[in-house]
Amino acid sequence: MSSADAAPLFAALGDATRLALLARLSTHGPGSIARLAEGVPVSRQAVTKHLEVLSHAGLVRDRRRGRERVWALEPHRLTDAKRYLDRISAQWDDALARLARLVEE
Amino acid sequence: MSSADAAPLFAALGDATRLALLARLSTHGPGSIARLAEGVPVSRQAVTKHLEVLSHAGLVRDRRRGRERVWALEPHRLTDAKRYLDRISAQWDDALARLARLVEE
DNA sequence: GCGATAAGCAACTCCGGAGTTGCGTTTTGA
DNA sequence: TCAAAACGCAACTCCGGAGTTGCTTATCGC
Repeated sequence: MSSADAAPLFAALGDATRLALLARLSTHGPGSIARLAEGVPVSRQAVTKHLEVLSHAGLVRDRRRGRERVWALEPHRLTDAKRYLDRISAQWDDALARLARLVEE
Repeated sequence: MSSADAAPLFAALGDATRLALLARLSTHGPGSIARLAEGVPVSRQAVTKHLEVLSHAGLVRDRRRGRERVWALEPHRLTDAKRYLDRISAQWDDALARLARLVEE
C-alpha cells in the first residue's frame, strides 16, 4: 500500500464520530442505521454519510435485510493500516538509528 | 489513548502531502522547509502549514538553526497510533469471533 | 389495506482545510 | 554592508466535509 492509498484510509479514521461508530460496531456487533444513530449525537443522515465514508475506505460493509440496512465491520483494511504504520515506523527507527550513529562518530 | 484523542492523529496522517513529507523526513533525514518543499508539488507556505499540522499531532518536531527551521521525526506518537490500531483490531477480532460462535450454535 | 418504522434523496448552511500570492523580516556570507 | 536566501505573516480563493431539515419511498406487522 503506497502513501497515496493510505491517506484516504487514515482520513476515514480521522473523525471522532466515525471512530465512535467503529467502536460501537465492535462492542455491540452489527447494527442498522437507526440503531447506530442512537449511540452518537448526530442525526441519522449524518450517520449514513459517515458509514458510507467508512465503506468507501473498506472498513465496513453493509447488507440489506428487509427495510433495514445492517452494517458490520470489515477487518481487512484495518490490517492494511496497521501494516502501513508498521512499515513507516520501521523506516523511522532506521532513520533515527542512522542519525544516532552519525552523532556518535 | 481514547478515540477522541486518536481522531486528530489519524486526521493528521490522512493527507497524501503530509504522508509524503513524513516519508521524505524518514528517508532523507531532517530538513529545512525549503528543502522539504522541493520534494513535494506545493508551495513553501503550504509545506509550512502541513508541518505545523504534523507538529500539533506530535509527529514531528522543529528546531531553529540560524535562519533555518529544521524539522525532524518524532516517533512517539506514531507508536501511539500503532497501539490504538492494535487495540481496536483486537476488539474487532473478538467481535468477529463472537459472531462466528453465534452462527455456529 | 394501513399506520408505523427504516431508510433514501435532495437541498441547504456552515466552517475549516488546502493552497496560493504578496510582502515584510531575519540571517547569512562574501 | 548588502544582496540573496530562508522564513513569517496576512489575506484571499476554492472546495469539500460535517451536519441538518424536509420530503418521499419502501417495508413490516397486524
